[in-house]
Amino acid sequence: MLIATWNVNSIRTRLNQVLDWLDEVNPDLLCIQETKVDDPFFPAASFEDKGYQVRYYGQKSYNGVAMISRYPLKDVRCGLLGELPNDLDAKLLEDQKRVISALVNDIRVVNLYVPNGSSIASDKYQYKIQWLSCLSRYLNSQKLRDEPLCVLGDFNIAMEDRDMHSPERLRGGIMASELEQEKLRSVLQDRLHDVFRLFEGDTNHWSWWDYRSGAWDRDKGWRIDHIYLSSELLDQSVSCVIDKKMRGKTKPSDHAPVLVDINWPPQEEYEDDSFYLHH
DNA sequence: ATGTCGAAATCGTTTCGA
Repeated sequence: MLIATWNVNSIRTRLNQVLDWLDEVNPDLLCIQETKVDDPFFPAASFEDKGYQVRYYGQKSYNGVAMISRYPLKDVRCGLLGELPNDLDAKLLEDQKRVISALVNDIRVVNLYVPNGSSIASDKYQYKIQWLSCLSRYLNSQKLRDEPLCVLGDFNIAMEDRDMHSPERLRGGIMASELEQEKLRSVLQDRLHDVFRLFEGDTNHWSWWDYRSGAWDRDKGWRIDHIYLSSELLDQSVSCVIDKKMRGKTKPSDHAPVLVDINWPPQEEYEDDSFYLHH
């Protein structure tokens, strides 16, 4: 099963690029962020015409998430449901459309657009921190606890020095502060694992390059788009790659897609060496 | 050098968010 995440930075602006990419890669599930479109205007038919199911949770101008799937999208949930911390009211939380989740091929997939936070001194940073607390409670809620779990999206957080281009300069700033990293670790606990790091230990693998400052041309990027898997899915993972070439297209999103291939449901052949010898 | 995008409103230029 091939699962992808991609912050497309406006689905209407990026529509043809996304459709071409689906034809090329043929993922079973594509989770997108920053759709920037109200639900009535989401270009669903373009995906349905290709045989995909689509569910979306969006708003105009900002935020917005969607799931595009070859499998039925079951038990779809929008927003951060469940128990909320005392210091953040539900309306503030649900004003920003950042979460959509579904049961896909018996995997609970949670598609996230984590707040950027702007800068450490900003009120938006406080919102980001509180939002991550809400996410912890959401993922700990009983209903999501017993299913194979895939939490993916644009996290707007680099977890380690090797996930940013100039750690000595960027460490401690927005997307790289101790508190953000600690909050995300607390979301993940021992249950969720960054599948990209199962296959690649080196730095210089980025998923986001700022439009500004010639970041792409100078390869000054960050790895802030992540795919986290529970252990039964991690054990069956075959590969995880960043499709960097999409950032080099004309009029690109500032993010590249990230893909994971999982042997799911598990099949013996994948683990049997003789399978490869004879095929 | 907060250097570029995308979207919306204040509309054909400025603002906000990232």
